[in-house]
Amino acid sequence: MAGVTELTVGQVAMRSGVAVSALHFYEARGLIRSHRTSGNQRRYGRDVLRRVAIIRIAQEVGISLAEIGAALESLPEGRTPTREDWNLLSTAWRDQLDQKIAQLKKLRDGLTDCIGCGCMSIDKCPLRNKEDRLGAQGPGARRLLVAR
Amino acid sequence: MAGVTELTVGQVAMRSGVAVSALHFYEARGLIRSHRTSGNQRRYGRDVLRRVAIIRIAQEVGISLAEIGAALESLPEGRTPTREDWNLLSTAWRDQLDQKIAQLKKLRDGLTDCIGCGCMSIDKCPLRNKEDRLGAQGPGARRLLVAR
DNA sequence: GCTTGACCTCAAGTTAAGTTGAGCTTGTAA
DNA sequence: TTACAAGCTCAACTTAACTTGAGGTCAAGC
Repeated sequence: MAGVTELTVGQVAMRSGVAVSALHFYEARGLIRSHRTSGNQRRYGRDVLRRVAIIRIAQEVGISLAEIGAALESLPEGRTPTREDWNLLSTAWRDQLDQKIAQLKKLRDGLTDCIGCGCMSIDKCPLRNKEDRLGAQGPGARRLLVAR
Repeated sequence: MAGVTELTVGQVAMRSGVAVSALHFYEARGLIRSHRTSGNQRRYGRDVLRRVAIIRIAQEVGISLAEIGAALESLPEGRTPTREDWNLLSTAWRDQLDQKIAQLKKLRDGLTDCIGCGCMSIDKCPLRNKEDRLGAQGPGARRLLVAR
């Protein structure tokens, strides 16, 4: 069994509820780190559980792995993050959350209004109009992770 | 140019802010309909603009095309939807919106609490716990990880 | 009547976030 | 010491929601 302080990938998977393959994936993306045993097996410090928890939480809210990765870079590599470190992170995400909530509310209220006015007419509908920016960028899927 | 009542795919694209390819795609998925000219080109009734608007709005909220398609089936094929028709649809989605908003709020508040308590400790964090996927195992390891 | 831009179809590519599988190595319990 | 669960790597597959491209047709202005 692994030492007292270190976790195998399977243990992390079990404790975090994340598949081993996903952990490999996160590591490849630089979201978590591990060191290797002489036999090339991964070993994790216990702080990886925090990181993984953060990753899943953020994802649930619809933050992409790329953004999460960027945010996690603000956390110190070597030492255990202090309260200040977390504070920074949490605050940033709380703002994002607030934004998302506000957006959803706007949509919901717009929808309600639309029922009231019986509209959904293209040019006047408030929902429609706030949509200006939509046709924007790039190929491929864009909306996969929106707050499942 | 197309007649007064009919729109070409390009016109729909321009007016809805959705790419032509996306319109083709929606049609293939059964989300919108068109009929064809003698020269096999698509022509749309004006109500397609409403449908597309609905589709985009719903997507922004994180409803999948599959779900949208299902919902749109409740709309009448032939006639212009009545207020009642829209009402049904809107109400269903408003509920979804309310749910999503509630979820986000929960997360935000959890995050705020975590800042307050400086935790993010695996076993006690409300965010973590509400996620409910606790690794059921490793009694020894568990005690270690509580660490703080 | 010709040219040019909008259309058409169908196949293949793209992105995110992983999963699955093959083939091979480690580690540990009996 | 041996069986076999757990790990490892790397490549290929998956799903959603589109986009891009190739190869060919249609329509409208000059």
